[in-house]
Amino acid sequence: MSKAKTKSQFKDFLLTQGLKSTRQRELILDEFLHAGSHLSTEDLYLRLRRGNSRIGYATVHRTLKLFAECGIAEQRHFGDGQTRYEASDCDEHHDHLICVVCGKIVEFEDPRIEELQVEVAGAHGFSIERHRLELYGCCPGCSI
Amino acid sequence: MSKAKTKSQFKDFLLTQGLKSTRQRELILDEFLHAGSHLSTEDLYLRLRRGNSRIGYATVHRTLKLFAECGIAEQRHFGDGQTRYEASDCDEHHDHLICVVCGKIVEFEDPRIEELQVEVAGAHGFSIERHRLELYGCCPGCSI
DNA sequence: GTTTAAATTGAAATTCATTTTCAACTAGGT
DNA sequence: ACCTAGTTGAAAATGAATTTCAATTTAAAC
Repeated sequence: MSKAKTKSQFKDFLLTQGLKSTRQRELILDEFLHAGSHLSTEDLYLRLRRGNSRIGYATVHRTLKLFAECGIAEQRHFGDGQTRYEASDCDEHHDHLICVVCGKIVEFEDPRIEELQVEVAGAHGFSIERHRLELYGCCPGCSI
Repeated sequence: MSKAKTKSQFKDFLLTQGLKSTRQRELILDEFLHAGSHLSTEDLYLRLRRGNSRIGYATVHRTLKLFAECGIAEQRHFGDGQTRYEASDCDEHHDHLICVVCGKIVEFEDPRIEELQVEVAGAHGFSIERHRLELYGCCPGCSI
C-alpha cells in the first residue's frame, strides 16, 4: 500500500472516530512510514527526537496504538519484552525468521503452512482469526 | 515423561551446576508438576501460598527460571504481558490454539507444518533452533 | 474572526511484571 | 560442629506500558 493511501486511511479513521488530526500525529505517521519495520515505541521516539520534533514519549505510544487500532500497523512481540510495530500490508500476511545470535529479522510467507494451519484448527473446531509464527535460529551470517 | 523422572532430572541439574537442593525447590517443583500447564509465576506463587508453604515470590520466579534452564519447563508468551511456564515433554513439541473469546488453550502438533518450517528456514539460509506457532481464533464452544 | 467544547499534548506519576539487592539462613562437604 | 558457598525472602529497583492532569490545540459553532 502506498504511503499516501495509508495517510488518508489514518485521516479517515480519525474523522470517523471523532478524533483530531494534529501536527504530532502527522509527524509520527511520516516517521513511522519512513523508518524501517519492527520499531519499538522507544525506537520511534528517539528517531523523532533526532529530527527536531519535540514530541513526548506518551504521544508516540498513544499514536502507535491508534495505528494498530485503525489497521495501518500491527503489534509484534519477539520475546525481548518490547512491543514492536510494523506497517501492515493489508492483504499480505507474513511471518518471521529471527536470528538468535544477531537479532536479524527476516520476513517470509508460505501459503502451504497457512493452509495446514486452517486445516489443523478446523480439526479442533476452531475458526482462525489470526496467527503468529516465528522461527528462531541462526542466520547465514552468524552460522559461519 | 514421569514426574519422578523429571524430579531426578532437576536434581542432576542442580548437582552438575553446583547448586543446592532445598525444601523450597522441591515444593515448587511438586506444585508445578501437580498444577495444570501454562502457569504464570503469580499463579504458582498463589497456589503455593494457598497450600501452607511460606515461599517468597522471588524464589518462585527464580526456580521457574531454573526449570526453563534445565529443560523441564518452557516459557510461553501469549500476549497478555505475563510469562507462562509449561512442563516440557522433552521429545514432543506442540503448538497452541487460543480462543480469543474465552481464553481456552488447546495444544496440537502437526509434523507436516514442522517440516515446512525447516524447509522455509533453509531457503533463507537459517538453521532453526526453536519456533513458536500460535493460532488465535474462536473455539467450538464460543462460536455457537 | 471569535468563542467554545472537546480532544490532545507532554512531563510526571503510576502501574505491573520482572529482576536485583542484601542480610539472615541453610545445605552439604570437611 | 565448622566453614563456605549457595539460598531465601522482603523490600527495593528496573523497565516498559499506561494514566493523570493542567496547559494547549483543534475544529466546529456562532
